[in-house]
Amino acid sequence: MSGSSDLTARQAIILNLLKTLDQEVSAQALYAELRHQQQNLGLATVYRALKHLQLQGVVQTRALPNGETVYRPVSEDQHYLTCVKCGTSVPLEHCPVNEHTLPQAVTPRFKIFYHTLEFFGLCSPCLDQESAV
Amino acid sequence: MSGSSDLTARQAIILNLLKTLDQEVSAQALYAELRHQQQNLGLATVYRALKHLQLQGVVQTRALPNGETVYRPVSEDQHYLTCVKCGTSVPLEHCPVNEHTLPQAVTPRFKIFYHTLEFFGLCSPCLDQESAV
DNA sequence: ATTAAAATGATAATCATTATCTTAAGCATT
DNA sequence: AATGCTTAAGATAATGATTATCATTTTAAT
Repeated sequence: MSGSSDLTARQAIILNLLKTLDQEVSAQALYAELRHQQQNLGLATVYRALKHLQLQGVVQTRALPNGETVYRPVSEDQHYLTCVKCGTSVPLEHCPVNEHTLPQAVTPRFKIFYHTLEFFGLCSPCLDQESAV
Repeated sequence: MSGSSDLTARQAIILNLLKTLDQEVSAQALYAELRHQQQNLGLATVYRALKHLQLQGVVQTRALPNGETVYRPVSEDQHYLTCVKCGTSVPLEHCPVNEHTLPQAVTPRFKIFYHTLEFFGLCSPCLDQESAV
């Protein structure tokens, strides 16, 4: 029940689109998808809406190794294994963080919206490449 | 042990500099610091060395909300609270992730070098700003 | 309606990171 | 210590995501 109140029409469009997609997407991809749907929002508007939705606590982000930022609705924990070589991310089945032992106690004056937990290393194909040298 | 073997002279310089600093730094900042020390490495070399050190598993990175990536030696868990409004990061005292319950079991074919755990939300000053509207 | 404030579009500017291409080391083998 | 070969390093241009700017439109309140 976080405040997704007072969204503008475009902000609502973007939030809804994010909710229908069931994967994290970049701002550029959202922009392209909207355009593809004949809803021609400006690129700047997409970025601004995403920023605003973040401040409301309804959208969360993750930075990919390639410099892109991807967005998705704040929801159940979803975390990743990311390869430092090829940049591929694969989702984890379960969040290994024990929710109960986490936030409030540690953080008196900080309102937590979400957390990211990510493991970095070498994925299977990249491991093979390494040893095959 | 993780292989920091066969580093070139410049790669070693950069790794050592990272070790002496006791905070995460951006590639640009490293470049500036080296130049300040009369060690004029090329900017591309800094980036290449950091990439190489990542592949060795001796350096880890974290992406800041402003698009910068910061680097530090792989070491004890150090995690952050990051404000989605102003981008400020403050380190956590302890890592709330239980090491033992984590990696190996979940990840048969993935060599984990390190993990990042980050909480996003509003920091104290930004919370005040919000309510002061 | 009228006006003030906020949102939007279009596009230029920013800036970290990569790619490219040339030169310089490193290193084994004669 | 010369020869060739592979990798590293330097300099700089190119890329590309994100932000800033500014003019225009929408929204909401009076």
